[in-house]
Amino acid sequence: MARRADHSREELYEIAMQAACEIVEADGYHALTARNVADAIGYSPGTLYNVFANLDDLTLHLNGRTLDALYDRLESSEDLATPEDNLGQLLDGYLSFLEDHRNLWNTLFEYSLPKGQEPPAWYARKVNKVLSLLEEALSPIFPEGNTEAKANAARILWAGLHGICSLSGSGKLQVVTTQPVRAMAEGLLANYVAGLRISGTK
Amino acid sequence: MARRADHSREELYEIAMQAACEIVEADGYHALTARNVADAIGYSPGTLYNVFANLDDLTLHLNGRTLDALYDRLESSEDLATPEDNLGQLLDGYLSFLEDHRNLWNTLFEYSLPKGQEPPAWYARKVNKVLSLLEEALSPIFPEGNTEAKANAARILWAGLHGICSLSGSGKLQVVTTQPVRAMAEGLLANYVAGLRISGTK
DNA sequence: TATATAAACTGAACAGTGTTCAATTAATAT
DNA sequence: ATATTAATTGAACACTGTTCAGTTTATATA
Repeated sequence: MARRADHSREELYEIAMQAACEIVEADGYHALTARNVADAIGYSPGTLYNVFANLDDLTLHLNGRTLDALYDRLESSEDLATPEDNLGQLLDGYLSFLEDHRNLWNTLFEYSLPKGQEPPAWYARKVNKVLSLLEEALSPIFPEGNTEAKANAARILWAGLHGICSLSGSGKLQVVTTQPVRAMAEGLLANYVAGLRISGTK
Repeated sequence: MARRADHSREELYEIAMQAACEIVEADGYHALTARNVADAIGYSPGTLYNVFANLDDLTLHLNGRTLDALYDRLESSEDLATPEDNLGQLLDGYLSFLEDHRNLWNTLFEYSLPKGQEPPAWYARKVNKVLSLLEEALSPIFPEGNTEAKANAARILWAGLHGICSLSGSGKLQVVTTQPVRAMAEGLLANYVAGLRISGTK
């Protein structure tokens, strides 16, 4: 059988992403195979390759959606009085997203592009969009205009928190500590920001 | 052909680890396959399964060696005046190890045990041994006896630095910043420790 | 020394992976 | 009614980890 046209290319993209999402949520990144997705949407593996360049491409698109969802969750934060409060709120949102979507979040980082390849611009834009929320929260700590220092601090903090979350997610933290992720993340956040406040932010 | 006895089981373990190490150093974790290792040592895949339970087991042992090598590198640090100096020296050692053994270091984290499984005690011991160097360097900041706070801080700092190094190693940092890894790591270290100094360490 | 036992090793096999592509089918344009 | 074009399939390729019956050889026993 061929030329079914049950779905347009756009619909095919949509249901494939949906299926990919469900597969990952249910069984994790390792279960995200071409045949699994194809089975789930009732098409053959080959059809996926009309819509996506390859599985890497599909994964990248899935991760794009996860970043969108993460942004939406974080963006709904209220504007509080101090940077510390705002950052704490962002952290709450981040950790609760992580709890709700462990497997999707893990896929965000377990997957990396083949060596040497860079992600497309639209992907970098989504990451930067999430980071901009962190920059905003850090903003009051830095003097007006020092956008570079602010951007750098946001990325350092993000990477640091990522370390805690990813080691925890892969079970590597449990081996060396009984501290809960939240406590560690709060510890890093509080002390790093305290350090920023007294050090070279001018 | 069978029953060659060219090598004892210990020798087999040794040359397999050697081969695994070279394969990873040369081509990365993804090249660490049973057949690649078997070919490299001139045995069939099946033989590997007499020495190791499975590829996971082999990888875990390889990672154990990497941890040993990392410890040896860090342990050779001198004892300087301030925690800041000692921590800086550890960071230097860590980053230079990372540069010299990118692929081995990546394997340390790209690989995780199947969900639910815990690494054996000897593995946890090796990780804790590396962490003890960090604890030692942080020691003067904490009041005598507060070993738990010290241990916690060491693990938070380690996880944070790990985030920076792993995002960098997988090419994910380059997407959002031009900061060198070293600058980011130093930024995190300096501010986190500064924060520790003024906050609740008593 | 001849024979039985046990251990080491192989290589084919199984079920899975990503990916390609000739062949088929159906919608569309002529 | 016919030719063209595009969508879809499914078999095939080269790879993966892992198992295990069968072969070979070293060692222990008689």
